[in-house]
Amino acid sequence: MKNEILNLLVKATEQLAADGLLESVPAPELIEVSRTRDASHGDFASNLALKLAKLAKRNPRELASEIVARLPKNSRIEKTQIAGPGFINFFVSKAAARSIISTILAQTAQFGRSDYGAGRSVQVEFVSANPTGPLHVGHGRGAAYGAVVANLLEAIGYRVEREYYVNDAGRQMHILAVSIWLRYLELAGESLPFPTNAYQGDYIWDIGATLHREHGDAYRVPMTEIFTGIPLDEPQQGDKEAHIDAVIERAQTLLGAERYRTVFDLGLHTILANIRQDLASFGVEFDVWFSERELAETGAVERAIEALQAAGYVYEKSGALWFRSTEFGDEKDRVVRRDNGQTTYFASDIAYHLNKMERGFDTVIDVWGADHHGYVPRVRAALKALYGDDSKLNVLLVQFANLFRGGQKVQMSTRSGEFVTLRELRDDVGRDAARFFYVMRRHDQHLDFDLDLAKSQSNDNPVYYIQYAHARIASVMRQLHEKGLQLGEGNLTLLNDPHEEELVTTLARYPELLLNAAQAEEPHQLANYLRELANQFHTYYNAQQFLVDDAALRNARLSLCQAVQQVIRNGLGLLDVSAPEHM
RNA sequence: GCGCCUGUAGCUCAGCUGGAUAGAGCAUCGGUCUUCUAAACCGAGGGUCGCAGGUUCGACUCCUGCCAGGCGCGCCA
Repeated sequence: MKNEILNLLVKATEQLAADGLLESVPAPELIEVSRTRDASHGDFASNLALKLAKLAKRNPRELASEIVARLPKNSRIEKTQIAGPGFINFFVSKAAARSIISTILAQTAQFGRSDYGAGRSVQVEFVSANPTGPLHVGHGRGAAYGAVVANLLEAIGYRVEREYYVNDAGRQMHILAVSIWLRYLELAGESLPFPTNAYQGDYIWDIGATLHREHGDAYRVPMTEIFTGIPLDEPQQGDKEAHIDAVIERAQTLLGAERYRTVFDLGLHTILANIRQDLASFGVEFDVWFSERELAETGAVERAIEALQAAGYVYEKSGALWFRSTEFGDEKDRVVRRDNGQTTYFASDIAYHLNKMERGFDTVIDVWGADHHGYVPRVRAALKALYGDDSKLNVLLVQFANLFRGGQKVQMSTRSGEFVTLRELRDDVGRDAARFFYVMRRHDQHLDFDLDLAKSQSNDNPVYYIQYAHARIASVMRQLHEKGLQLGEGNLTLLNDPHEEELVTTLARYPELLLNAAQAEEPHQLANYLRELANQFHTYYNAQQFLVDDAALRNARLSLCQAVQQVIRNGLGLLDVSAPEHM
């Protein structure tokens, strides 16, 4: 409908130019048509006359009437009107508006989808939490957001690949390995000072126990051999970073490459399996799990550094290798290889993003926690240096979620192990509520997650509110069948009460809404829309009886209900929230 | 100190990429179940859109400067 009106306006402007009222035909992109906010302004409005007034050297209202006079006839437009400073309002004919019901019932699950993306490929990388511990509620938001963005893009015709970047290399993973080993040693009977910087969570004990169960004392080393000659830890007025690094090095020496790798892999695989499980039961699936370690072991990281070097963007300073990222807009240069010879996380990320580009995606989306925002310029710098272009990269930052219970903020800290895991959240409030609450707000806004509200089975809870609308319609249909009746052909022209007209308009808006939400990467638009649709339905439900004796009217109303149900089901589906038949 | 984000009703947030009289939920107050699920509906009050300038036909939206909050400024990831 919107496009139809757009075409009418294009024709009108062409005629306008032909008649000499405009010097040239304005670019079609200049023409805007939008939904009106107020029904008295019709269904659609265009500000075209306001925009062209200056070019045409006429006042906007006068120009508007010239435009209207040149609009081609269209049976789906009932009338037009010039209003306010010079808006052209379009009133869609009721028959044209109602036809959306048949469209929805015919297209079912496809309704709202489009081919805007025309099969172009987009990769969405999200979550990508370090496999050093269970996912917590902060990761949950990125997971829910990323998953829905991917769904939305798919719905408007993109070919989407969902990817999880596994940080299975680097210092944090070594700290994990050592943490597990030390817990194992404690279980084996050694008594030792557990480093401040090691992972404290209970899950470390569990993995240590597995190691002990499967290998007995094969990994046991006397505690004195480990800690003798190691820099002091923090409680002894030492440096906790130097301490843990030395313990890692000692562990590698004492265990040897093979045994060390076994401990390392046990930790990695256990935690990764746990993460996959958590995500799967949260309704989040990935096409690719991309390993950082593999990137390093296949030499991609080295090659990336060499490429930077060959291009002349690398220099050496105080033993380290630096990438001259300031040349591409970063605020300072960045180290890619430390003075101890290890490549940095950033070096891996350069190789990783280069790899993404080489895989040929048309667009690459990174969903990151907002605390990483300072990291964006350096990744862009690397792409500009090595790929010559960073325009395919789109970084979306997700702010943290604060949990509230009983009106109090729940305090969390990862390192100390005092965090609420994603699994606990799901067990607490349920998957549907968790998924919905996570995407209810803009991604770049802090989210106050009210646990009590998410759990409450009350009218305050927006998830249930929407689901209830869906279940209510299912219930009405059950009632119909209990009366021995079937849904038949209705007379849609009987749908002329204001509630029905309002619902029809809202339903017709769904495809536009979806396109908008997807393009803007804003799932909250869909969440808000569904709430509005549910609200209008509940109002309608209270105002009108559906199961009336007049079959033509009954079937018309039930068709409308079915259309509403279909759209709710489609929308909730994109949010990965269930649409129950009973509640 | 520098950079990024945010500031809209008592609270939590929308505001369709610059449009017409700034909206919703919660909370508060008052109503609605002998009728398809009251997990619902109807009504009322509640606003200097942080402050001050600027841009134009038109600003919550764009620009500048302040004020307040969050985050980031490692040879950590």
